[in-house]
Amino acid sequence: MQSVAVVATESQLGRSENATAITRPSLMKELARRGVRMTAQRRLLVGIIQDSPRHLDAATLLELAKQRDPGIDRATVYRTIALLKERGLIDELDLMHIEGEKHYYEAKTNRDHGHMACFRCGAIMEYASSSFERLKQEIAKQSGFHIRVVRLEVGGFCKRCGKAAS
Amino acid sequence: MQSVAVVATESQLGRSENATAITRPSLMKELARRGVRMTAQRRLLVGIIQDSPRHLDAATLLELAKQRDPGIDRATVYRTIALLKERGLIDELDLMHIEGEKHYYEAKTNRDHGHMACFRCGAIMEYASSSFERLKQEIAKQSGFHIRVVRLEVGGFCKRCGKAAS
DNA sequence: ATATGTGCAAATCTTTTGCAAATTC
DNA sequence: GAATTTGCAAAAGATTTGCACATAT
Repeated sequence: MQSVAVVATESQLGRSENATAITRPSLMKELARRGVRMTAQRRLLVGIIQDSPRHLDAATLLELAKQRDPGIDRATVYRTIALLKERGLIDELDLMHIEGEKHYYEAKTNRDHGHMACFRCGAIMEYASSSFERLKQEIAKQSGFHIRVVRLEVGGFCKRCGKAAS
Repeated sequence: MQSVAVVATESQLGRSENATAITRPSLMKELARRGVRMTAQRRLLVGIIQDSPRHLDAATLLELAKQRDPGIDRATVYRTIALLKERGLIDELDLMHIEGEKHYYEAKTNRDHGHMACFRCGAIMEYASSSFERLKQEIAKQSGFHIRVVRLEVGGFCKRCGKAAS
């Protein structure tokens, strides 16, 4: 196993050891490049998503947005999420539904990565590695599938909580 | 890339070529072994899940169950799904939300596998391979995470529909 | 006999939609 | 100024819950 991996907790994003760090290219620039009409609301929401150290669900995003624009509406949040998802600028996660049926969002990163969610303490870790990249290539090659989005989610127990698990 | 993979469409489950086929051990036996109280409703629902060639969502499962027991209730379906999920006897999938926000369920298989969902024709394919197994081991080893469940979902375009995609 | 599971109906939670007014280019 | 986006309010879709009755062991 000579593969190099990046493991990061939510608060350590980008400050990882071994390999290429996981980074999040500017959503704003990407939207501009594509000539997407920008409103005050979109700028606000996109900014929050871009800067958030945590993965946000729609309700939390709305909450945070309201702190700066109390008038902003749920519908706008959902419509903006839909816009970003359609354009492939954000990824959607369930984080193993560790807390309700929400969906979580994060700005698309420079490299695909999986998420590990600890059932006990709720910690979320990201995992990127060359093995993951190879698996994707293998899938594409062997099945002739043209991959657009990949979601890898792992549920279990983190190192610290792992005493109890298998 | 010397890895051997199993690729199967929904209707071909288990009839795959290269490697160890994907099989679904008996849920009923597993429940008996664990001393789970069995009711007529549970037997019915578990039987349907076990035998279904497709991945079922709660509404469809209810629909199918009603054909044999018109009195069966939604709540029972959800409670049974919760039971099976808690015990780790079924896996939950989103299939890239290719059709609404439903969750889909399938009896736990002998080997973990990912799902590819075609955005155009809606085909669902399963993918198991030794690379996938290796990736899991690598994740566990490098991060000290104790894996309980893994979900790999891929969205894109299948071979036939792939003309349009990247 | 007792604990457990079920059906029913209402509640909850998340996401979507129609429409008139506001905003962007 | 024309096309697009927003807020509002209501609707829709998925899942959960309290409770009285039924069932499994």
